[in-house]
Amino acid sequence: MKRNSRLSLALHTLSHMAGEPGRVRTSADIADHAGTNPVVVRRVLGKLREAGLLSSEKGHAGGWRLARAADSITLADVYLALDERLVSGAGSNAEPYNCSVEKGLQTRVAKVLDDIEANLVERLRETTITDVHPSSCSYCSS
Amino acid sequence: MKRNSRLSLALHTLSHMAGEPGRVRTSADIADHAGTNPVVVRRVLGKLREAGLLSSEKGHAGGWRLARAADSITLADVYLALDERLVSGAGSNAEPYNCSVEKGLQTRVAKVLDDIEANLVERLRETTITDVHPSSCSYCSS
DNA sequence: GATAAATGCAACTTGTATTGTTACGTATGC
DNA sequence: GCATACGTAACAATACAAGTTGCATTTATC
Repeated sequence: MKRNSRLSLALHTLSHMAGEPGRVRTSADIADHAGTNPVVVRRVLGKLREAGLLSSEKGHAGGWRLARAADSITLADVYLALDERLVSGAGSNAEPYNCSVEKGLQTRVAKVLDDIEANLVERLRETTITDVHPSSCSYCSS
Repeated sequence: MKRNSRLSLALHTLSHMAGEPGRVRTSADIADHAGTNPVVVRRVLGKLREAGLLSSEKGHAGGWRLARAADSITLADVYLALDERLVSGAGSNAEPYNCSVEKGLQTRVAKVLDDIEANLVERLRETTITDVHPSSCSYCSS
């Protein structure tokens, strides 16, 4: 698996859960399906749980399930839950060059990037998990 | 230096050049000022040259200079020149899960991300190097 | 022409962040 | 009590960007 697959894993799992909201899934099941490791799944889904998108239960019949209706969960919720910061911070790599150009540049560029980031979240907010879940889902109809 | 500092380095250098458009700078000078390596500078600026933003000259009195007016170079030009793809491809980590959910999900999410990416570029296009160059630049007035 | 200074480029090393793995503690239901 | 599942910490493996070195090539100057 390559880099930054957290968003991918999260959306995929949520999409599956949207199909069968009641069903409880173990991190082992999810990991097996996604071709990764249960611990990795728990790490990622743990973030979603902190954000109130999922709930988890320990013990014998434990596992993961949606904590909210799929159509109330937007891509922005997932994005923010994972602490993804695609745009902002892209050019903010500390190490101020200590030159006169730097201050104005940093400020102005940061402003533009923050603005874009906000717009990105706005747009992500327009799409829900239900929206990205295929209507003709054989997994659900089965 | 941390990750993805290419955009930062590119903008910083362009901003400096905007102050003295005629001056030729060597990769050594630029690297020294930016606290990095000449080869790294040539790598990044090479991308900008491919995009027609900078020109470079080999040989004894060679170096780098702006190939276009600073106020005609937008942040989008720089972003695209560097092959940055902040949004699109964020969740596109190959390895199709080979399940029914995947196809629709991939398609729909990709569509949303591509849309956002396009908007990002649109916004970057509204700001030029001149815009981010501080008006009170001691480097220029000296 | 010889020399010095610059880019162009390839190969390698280093550093860092993400992912993958192992191990173990804790909680829960049977 | 035991099996099963999450929670978490510690560590290893991996991927990728940045940094480094070396050398060929180009160009101005002597």
